[in-house]
Amino acid sequence: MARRRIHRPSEERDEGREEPLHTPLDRSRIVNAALAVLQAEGLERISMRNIAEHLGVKAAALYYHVKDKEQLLHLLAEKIGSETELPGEELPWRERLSQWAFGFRGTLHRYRDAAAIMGATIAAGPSRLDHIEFLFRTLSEAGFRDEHVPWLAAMLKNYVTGFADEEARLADRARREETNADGLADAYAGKFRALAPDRYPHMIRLASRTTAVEWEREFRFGLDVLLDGFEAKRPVRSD
Amino acid sequence: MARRRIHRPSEERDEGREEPLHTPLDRSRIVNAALAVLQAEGLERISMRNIAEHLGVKAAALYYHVKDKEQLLHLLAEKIGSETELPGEELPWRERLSQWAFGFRGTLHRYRDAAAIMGATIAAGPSRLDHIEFLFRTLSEAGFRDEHVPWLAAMLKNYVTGFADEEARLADRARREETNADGLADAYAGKFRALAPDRYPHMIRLASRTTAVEWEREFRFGLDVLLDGFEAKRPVRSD
DNA sequence: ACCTGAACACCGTTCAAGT
DNA sequence: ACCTGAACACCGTTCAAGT
Repeated sequence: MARRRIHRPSEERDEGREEPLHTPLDRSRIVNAALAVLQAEGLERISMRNIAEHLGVKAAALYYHVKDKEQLLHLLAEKIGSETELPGEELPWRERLSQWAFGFRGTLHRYRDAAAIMGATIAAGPSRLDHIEFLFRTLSEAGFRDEHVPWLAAMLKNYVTGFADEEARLADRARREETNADGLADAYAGKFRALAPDRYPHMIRLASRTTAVEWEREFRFGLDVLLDGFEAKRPVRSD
Repeated sequence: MARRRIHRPSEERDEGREEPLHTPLDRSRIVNAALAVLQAEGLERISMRNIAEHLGVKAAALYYHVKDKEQLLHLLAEKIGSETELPGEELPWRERLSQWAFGFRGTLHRYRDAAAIMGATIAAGPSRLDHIEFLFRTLSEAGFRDEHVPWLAAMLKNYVTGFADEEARLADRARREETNADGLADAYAGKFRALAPDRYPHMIRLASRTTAVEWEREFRFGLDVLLDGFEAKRPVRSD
């Protein structure tokens, strides 16, 4: 049946020249393959079998390098998280948090379904801990009470991932229904307007605004709302 | 092998007396069974095969009543969403939104992993649309600009589901590791304190506050922060 | 040390066939 | 009309066995 694979030192095929020749498996190669699968096929196609196939290996082989799928997802999240640059220390706290939010959202945007992966795993690796430390430090130095710092940090983090998650879901939907964002918006607007006018008057009135996709403006607005709320909880300081 | 099932009008077993006798399958029975599985075994155990088994039926039978698993999840979300009572019209807007948030969180708390299901499906059924209409109406009557109403509504909804989702994840973790919330908190606090002190000083200092689970106070605080932020965007009005 | 073969216990979904 | 049997194309994971 399946031809026996020879452990040859000679080359075999020239396609797929990005990997040296037959690099032996290791964690980072697996994570990279998983990342490639994520980008090309989406989260639900991330399976041990599929990743293994991309590496020219059987699924069982992965278990020699990785404990289980959950650990692999954590490694993935850690790798993704490592690609956000943290803002410098010189800016005022609001600017710093704002820049962090935009930067983190940008990172989540670079990989398909990245927000879902972040949401499904908890921060444990160094890069994700760096993010938390950054938020804690910034909030502490801004003068917020110790008690409030972890809560505020969680709010900001959840705002960004929640927002990016919604963006990703819409993008997925558009892919599946083979249309673009505007096409989806039109479809929704149609549905909204077809609702019972006596039961959903405000939804109907606001239909076009609900379905229009102005992600940039909406994200900025929400961030502003959030940081205004932060500001209100900030004890008055001399500096 | 399997004994042929006779379509008998007579009774057969008295156990499971909650269902009349051999009620024929229909959508609502399927949804109820799914809800029971959700409660007892959690989201990852919601499978067509498992639900079918709980109904004494083969998985393929479900497809006569339901298009696919996604539709079933939407029906589930709709049913769960229908169990939140919307606050009355007489209260000031901040109170109304606050009550809605607490009520919705309470509903999400009643079913295991409910927040994840809400997050994975989009609102389409009447009960979930009622929630949106409620939020739109409340915000509109409070005087917020039309443009901002859908954005603010999404923020509040995402805050609540995000929060409930985190609560559920912690509860799940505690279940898997066979401990309670305090046990988990202690475990985390230990890990945090073991971090490199020069890299994560604030995380270490705030370790106990990060891991302590004061859900009620945290939820109320975050809600307050959010509504303060809303307030700041509210045009000044005479009334 | 590193990987495969084969198995186990699962999935969602379709469809001809039975009653 | 309503359900089953059987199949298809998948999953994650384990483990003895091969090199």
